[in-house]
Amino acid sequence: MNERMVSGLAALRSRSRAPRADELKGVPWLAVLEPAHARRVLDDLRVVEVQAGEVVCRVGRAPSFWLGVLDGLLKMSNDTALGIPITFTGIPPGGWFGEGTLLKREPYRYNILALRRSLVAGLTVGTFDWLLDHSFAFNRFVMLQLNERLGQFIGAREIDRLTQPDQRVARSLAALFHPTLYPGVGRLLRITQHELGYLVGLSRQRVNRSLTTLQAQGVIVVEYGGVRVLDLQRLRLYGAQGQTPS
DNA sequence: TCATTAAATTGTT
DNA sequence: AACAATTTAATGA
Repeated sequence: MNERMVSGLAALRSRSRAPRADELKGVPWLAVLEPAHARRVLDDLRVVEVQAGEVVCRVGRAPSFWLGVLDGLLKMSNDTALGIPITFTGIPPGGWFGEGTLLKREPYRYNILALRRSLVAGLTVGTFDWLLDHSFAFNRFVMLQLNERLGQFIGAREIDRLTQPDQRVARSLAALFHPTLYPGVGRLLRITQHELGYLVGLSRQRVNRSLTTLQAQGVIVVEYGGVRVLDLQRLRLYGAQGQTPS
């Protein structure tokens, strides 16, 4: 409803800038590269600030960037033309996405929009391919990421079937705290209860109740504008068989 | 640095 | 959807 004429990808071409040194610390795979490879990346990497509600990439567009979240929060959905949104996934800081479509040279299969003002980084497809051809470390990173994401999507389908709000909130939160996919999150996830409700598909009020419940059980701590995880394992397994909600 | 104000977020109905 | 309470961010002295 609040879409711009300029998509985020076009914005990455037009109003992007080079990343600052402190922003590069939010690029987890940069540290694994050899100096020569990293230099080429630094030459290519661009960042752009997107506003809340702005579309970063849209289904059907030809992929031209590998994209990462340096700050903020994005929402990925694969809602089809039939109007049935199947899977929602939040992408917090440290998350990189789009490698699947880049590898297959297919159009994007997802809509990505910013839930809040965010800083998005982009690596051009040419440099992405070049890294795959030249860096074992980069290949390992991408392979690991694809594997982890596969597990997360399977988990997302289970979340869709869960009926208990507390379970849905717990699992969705746990997915956002994924240390490999989203290393930028750490133990404190910056997300409002409104945003979480939008991701999980619940009202803000219901999310608030679930968060209160989870906090009472010592799994998380609810903070202003964020959630701190105390026990990621229990958050992941919340409501599963054999789990005693103490 | 501190006080004031506006805006955002939370907790509740 | 609406309300009050709380927290943060911004502003200026």
